[in-house]
Amino acid sequence: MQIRIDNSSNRPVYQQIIDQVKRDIALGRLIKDDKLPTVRELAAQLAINPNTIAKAYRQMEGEGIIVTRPGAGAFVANLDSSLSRVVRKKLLSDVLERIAVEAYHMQIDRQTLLELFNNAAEKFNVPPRKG
Amino acid sequence: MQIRIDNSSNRPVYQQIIDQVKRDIALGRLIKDDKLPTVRELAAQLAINPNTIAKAYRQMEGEGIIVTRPGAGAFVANLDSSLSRVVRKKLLSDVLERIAVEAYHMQIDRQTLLELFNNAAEKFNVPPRKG
DNA sequence: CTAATTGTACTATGCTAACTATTACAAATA
DNA sequence: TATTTGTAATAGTTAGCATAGTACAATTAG
Repeated sequence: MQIRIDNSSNRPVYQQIIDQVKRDIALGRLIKDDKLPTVRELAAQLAINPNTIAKAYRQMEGEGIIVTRPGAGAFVANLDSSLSRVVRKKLLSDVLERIAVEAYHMQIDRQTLLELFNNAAEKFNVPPRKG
Repeated sequence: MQIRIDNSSNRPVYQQIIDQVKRDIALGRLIKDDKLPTVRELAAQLAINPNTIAKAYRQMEGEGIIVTRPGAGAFVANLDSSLSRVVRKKLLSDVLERIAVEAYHMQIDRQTLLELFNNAAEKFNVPPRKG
């Protein structure tokens, strides 16, 4: 579990932590029941306030990404979205449309955009392993 | 030029304005030299502070999306990104990868994601018209 | 030329999110 | 029993967003 914080990024630190945990899970580097670093451990390693780590863990717990138990630690949970499929597709569509607009203004043609999309999709095309 | 502000959104107002102008341009509803509403006009219509509109216009001018002239107004500019092609592709790749991760956690399979992508891409597949 | 319009600049204020610092507590572990 | 762990709560700082008001220079309309 290697996490890096980019202080020059305008993305909040707690969000960067969430991003990277979710990414590692999507990549298959983290699987169900894997233990995450403790709040204090990660706070010391990254030299940031424990509250910031706790905030990230709390939010991931809320999203069902991890399960936490005081005294034990934080662990990767089962893959199980609480949102309806319709809502999930709507959320993704909205972001994809915004990307299409950006691509237009960046003068990236559709074929090139499709290539970039395929590259990204392949990278995370990992079937969920069973713990 | 019809702009709508969603007050329940956590997206900043000035950003929502930028989103919609860029979207209208990408859709071909706004073309080069088209005049945008004046700062005060749009502020009155949306019942928000003129400074917020000015901020949106200033940023779009900085991105080369529009051209402004005091006394005249704000106009749609030529399509011309100041960033190198490599940088533009990198920017898009990063966002696309984040979406791929989200899709994984939302349990949206690759084929479904591809469909959503194609829908979004088609919508903005408009060849730039010449003014 | 004059007056109105337009984008911009500036200062000040209120609000919220993000982060830090510190202390304390309950559950799990050794 | 003592330590470790996630959580909660309070307080303070910083930055971004939005509002309010005033003023200025360039453009436009008369």
